[in-house]
Amino acid sequence: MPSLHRAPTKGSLETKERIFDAAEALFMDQGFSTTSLRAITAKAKVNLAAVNYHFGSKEALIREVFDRSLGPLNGARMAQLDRLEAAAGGNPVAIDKIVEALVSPALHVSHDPLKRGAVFLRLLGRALSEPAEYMRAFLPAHYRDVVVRFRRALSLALPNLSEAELTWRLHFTFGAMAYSMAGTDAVELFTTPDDADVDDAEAIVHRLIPFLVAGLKSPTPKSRATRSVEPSARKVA
Amino acid sequence: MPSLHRAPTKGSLETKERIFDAAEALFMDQGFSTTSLRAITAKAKVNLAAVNYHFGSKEALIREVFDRSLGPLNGARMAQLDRLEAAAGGNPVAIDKIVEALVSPALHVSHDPLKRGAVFLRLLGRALSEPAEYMRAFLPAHYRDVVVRFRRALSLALPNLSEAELTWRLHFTFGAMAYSMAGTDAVELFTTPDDADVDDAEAIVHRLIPFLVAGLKSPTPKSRATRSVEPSARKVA
DNA sequence: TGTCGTTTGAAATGTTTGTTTGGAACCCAG
DNA sequence: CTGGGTTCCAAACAAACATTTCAAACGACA
Repeated sequence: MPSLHRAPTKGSLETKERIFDAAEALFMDQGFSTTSLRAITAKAKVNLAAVNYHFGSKEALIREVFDRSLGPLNGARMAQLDRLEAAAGGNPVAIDKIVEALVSPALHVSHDPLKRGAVFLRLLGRALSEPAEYMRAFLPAHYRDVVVRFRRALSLALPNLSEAELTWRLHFTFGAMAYSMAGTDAVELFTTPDDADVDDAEAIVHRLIPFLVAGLKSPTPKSRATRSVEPSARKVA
Repeated sequence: MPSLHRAPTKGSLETKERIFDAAEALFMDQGFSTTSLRAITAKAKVNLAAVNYHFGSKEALIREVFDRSLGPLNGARMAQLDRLEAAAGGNPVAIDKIVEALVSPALHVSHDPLKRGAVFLRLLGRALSEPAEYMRAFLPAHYRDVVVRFRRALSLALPNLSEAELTWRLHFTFGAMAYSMAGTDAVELFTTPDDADVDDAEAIVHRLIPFLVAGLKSPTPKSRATRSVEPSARKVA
């Protein structure tokens, strides 16, 4: 096992770091379960056993990679919301500012502002559809606080929205956000010959925010008599 | 190989159908690459070799399962849009009707109206994050026509929206839609003790449509001088 | 310099994957 | 009843997988 009282001596830090970077890259465009340790160690140019030595297991490696990415992201989100609430005194924060605090940090996470945020959220998209138990387990742990904080802020800014209504709109918001940044693959479906800036993170943000704000502020649908309209026999074939 | 000129004799149809159903169910909450043929045949209570006998390979099975689900869904979408356009004569169709034609069929696909549409779209979400080559290949084949048709309808209904702007809003729309129906796992993040109707497809539709319509109709963001505002040094930590 | 804890390397472990095989069981026409 | 086509089953296959083992190599400290 690695020592706890002594700093590593040789290139061990480089090795662990190389594993980390290679794993991160491969997880992003191959998924977690699908990426083999052999692929990781080959890309990192280290021995196969190095992963189990430095991280203990593949699962632990996944967890660490994921934590390191998600921690700073949600930290930035909350910090930005903190600033907004402090500036607003006790008053509700403007909705577009709240949404911006939620969306924009996702694109500035990690080192390079371009291409990185977009490519990282693919990681999150994959995490949501991973079969593994541990995946669905520690994802809520990271998001619980963020959701609570932003829900409260939006609830204040949109006082005439029921709690249930807000829940759904939050869900739609996260959906559009995750998908639009994660789906580098899927965008191709919608592209026409003209448009170009698929990778321009800044452009995405400034188009996504108005879309979401409008959705959040939209008038609540007429309550449909609290759902009594019979089980609604399917209308389409 | 199976005969082409003669109907199967014994329980072969039942077998193939059982494999089909088991595979569909398992793919939905485990993903494609992650679901083993052994798991499928065990659930279907058939022999392991039956898959390769009836379908040829695992890949072929995946393709067939996927096709059978996606075909009717997109067929229903286009049929509903057809009806709307016919009723409107040459005039633009109302936006909320267009969105409804896009969203609501997803919840009525296949046999049981409840729970099925939601659980199916998880399939699509997974397909988008599958590493396998063939997965990303035949997905656009199914969606190309749908996207073209709905894009044109929306373009007519929203004449003062640029093509690029429309592309992005379509993307956001599909994102919110896919995520909100696929994310049975992720919804738990946003739920508060009160709300209940997570599985009520009809309720989702009537909350999602106004959200999307508002987003689509939202005023275009001020053009930011065709993006000249310097590379925008990241604002958040 | 010699020793000890730390890190690496190559090989082997046992499990799980998709696919193939050869024979038994079955149905229906001749 | 017999033969040919069809379906099923138990077993085996090779390949890929995560993980373990053990000896060699290394750096720091006495």
